[in-house]
Amino acid sequence: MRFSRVTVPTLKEKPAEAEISSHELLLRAGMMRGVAAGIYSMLPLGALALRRVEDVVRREMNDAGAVEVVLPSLHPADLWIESGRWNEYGPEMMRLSDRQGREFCLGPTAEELITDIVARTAPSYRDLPVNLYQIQTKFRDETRPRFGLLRGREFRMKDAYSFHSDEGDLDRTYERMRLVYSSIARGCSLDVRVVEAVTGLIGGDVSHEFMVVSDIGEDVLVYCGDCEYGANAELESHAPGHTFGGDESGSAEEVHTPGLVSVEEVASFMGVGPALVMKCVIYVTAEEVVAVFVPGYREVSEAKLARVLGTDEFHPMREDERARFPAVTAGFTGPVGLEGVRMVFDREITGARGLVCGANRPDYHLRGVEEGRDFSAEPAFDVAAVVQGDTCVRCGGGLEIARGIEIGHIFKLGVKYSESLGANFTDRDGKVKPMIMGTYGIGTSRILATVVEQHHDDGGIKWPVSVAPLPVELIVIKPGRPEQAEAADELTRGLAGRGMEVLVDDREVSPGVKFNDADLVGLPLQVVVGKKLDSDGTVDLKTRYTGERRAVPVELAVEEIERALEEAP
RNA sequence: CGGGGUGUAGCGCAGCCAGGUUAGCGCGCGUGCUUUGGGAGCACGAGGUCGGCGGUUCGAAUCCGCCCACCCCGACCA
Repeated sequence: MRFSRVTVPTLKEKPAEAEISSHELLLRAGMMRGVAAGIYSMLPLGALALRRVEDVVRREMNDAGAVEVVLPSLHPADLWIESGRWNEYGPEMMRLSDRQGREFCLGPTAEELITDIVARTAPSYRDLPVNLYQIQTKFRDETRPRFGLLRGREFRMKDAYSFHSDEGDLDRTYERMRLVYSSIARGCSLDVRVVEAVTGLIGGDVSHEFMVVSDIGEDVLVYCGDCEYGANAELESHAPGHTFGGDESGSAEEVHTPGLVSVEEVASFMGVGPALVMKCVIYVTAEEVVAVFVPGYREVSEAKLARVLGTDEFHPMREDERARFPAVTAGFTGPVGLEGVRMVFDREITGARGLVCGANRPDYHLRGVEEGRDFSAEPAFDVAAVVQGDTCVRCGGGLEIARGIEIGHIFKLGVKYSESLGANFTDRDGKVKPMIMGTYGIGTSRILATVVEQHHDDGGIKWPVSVAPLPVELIVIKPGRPEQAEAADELTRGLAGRGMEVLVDDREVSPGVKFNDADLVGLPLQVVVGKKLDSDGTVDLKTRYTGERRAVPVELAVEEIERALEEAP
């Protein structure tokens, strides 16, 4: 592959639209181009890199006994109506209709299609399990596409679906997929953490996400430093601390706290820490007002609250809604004597004494409040977000909090789709039962971006060998000189003979341009054919990852390159 | 959807507030000469619906209105 003949439009300057490294570098290295918000064209080198990632995925899936299929991107509406997700998915789904007015969508995922296919085979327990997967372009009309390939509206994903005759069999495949996903991440040189996750629109009871820890990650995850526990912060459960509350007091007393609303203001006015102040956040749902109480040093977790309330249709009370709910005293709401409002307490409040909270009267707080005496926190829930220093529910170890990029997500679906779509099998006992399903997604274009995010420096990308678009870039300093051109040709042939394809920079530009572009594009190994060829018959060999560079005799170059590639990350 | 920002040559930007000749700069691109191991120099040159539509004005990149696109924060989502 010759640089001069391949479209690799490298950019010297950072494109204005790029905010994070992977976005910037994929654009600057001439690997992709933006087309519209969240939609990208992959140029030759980007397309190769994406293919490498997908090859890793394909190999691992095949090894695990899954079988590849190719499904359409265009799905008829009726399947989605049958499963109930035509409405559930909402504006996130790209919809369109054909010339007859029949409705379709561009598939955001493929449970409906695949379940329908398997259902039509009317299998018996003898035919199960099956595990089918595809690597396809998916469409989700994200409310806010961003970060280049990390959150696009059109993106590449491998999705697999397994069908079982009993739970135990699903469990086995699920475990297998869990291992496969970790191994895919390793194969792409990504450190991944497996965390418990919420199932969202896909449904099911149990799910795990595969997270790459990164500051630019859009998720927050929690994991234990001492045991295997890990969870998305939306689901996380920390051990309740015993740090909330203070000493016993004779009785609660009112304190004048003019204009003091925030926990910090009230705490410092009272001369106490936030561990004594009970925070109250007012939410409004379609039916009611909910006062949520958490310790002053915590935030309400809206994801947890959604599970307590059984709906995610709520929002913090807005200024303009205050008039409708006179019982709520903005900034001074407390649980003592509060009427006409649903109260939700965090479990850390149970048994707490000596608390400071709103007095349900403007400009007044109460102090010395005691749960059980002055108000009841029954029933209490886990509705507070984790904070640094919380301990693990499993082993009591210290919890770590980090941001993460979700590269994969696996679900035990159960019978959600097989029931709604009539995907049944005949069991050993002759009875017809719904198949038990699992679904396993991994974002290949997102992995590509994540790899760049994790493997780069100021000069550009540092592709790990396993997913590099090509293994070697051959820089010919003066392609016009016959000796150099011939040596380059010979090296290219020699490497091709051993299965190593080469990007040859044969452009008539100054050496600095080629060196910089080579670092930017970031192929694992650079071979420089230049003046040393004339002077002492050597070429330079540079490992992009380490920056290490050495001269090797040209006749040994092919073996040396092969060896260096085996050693490179 | 709420808030903020930006649209001027392939890319990065200035000009706009205080309207006024052929709309500039850097990079990139073309030609020629010189250069050639870490983004070369000189000379000449090509390249623009100033996001779109409408308005104000003798005159609009510049002022006003509407629309569109892109980016950021949030809400949302997986």
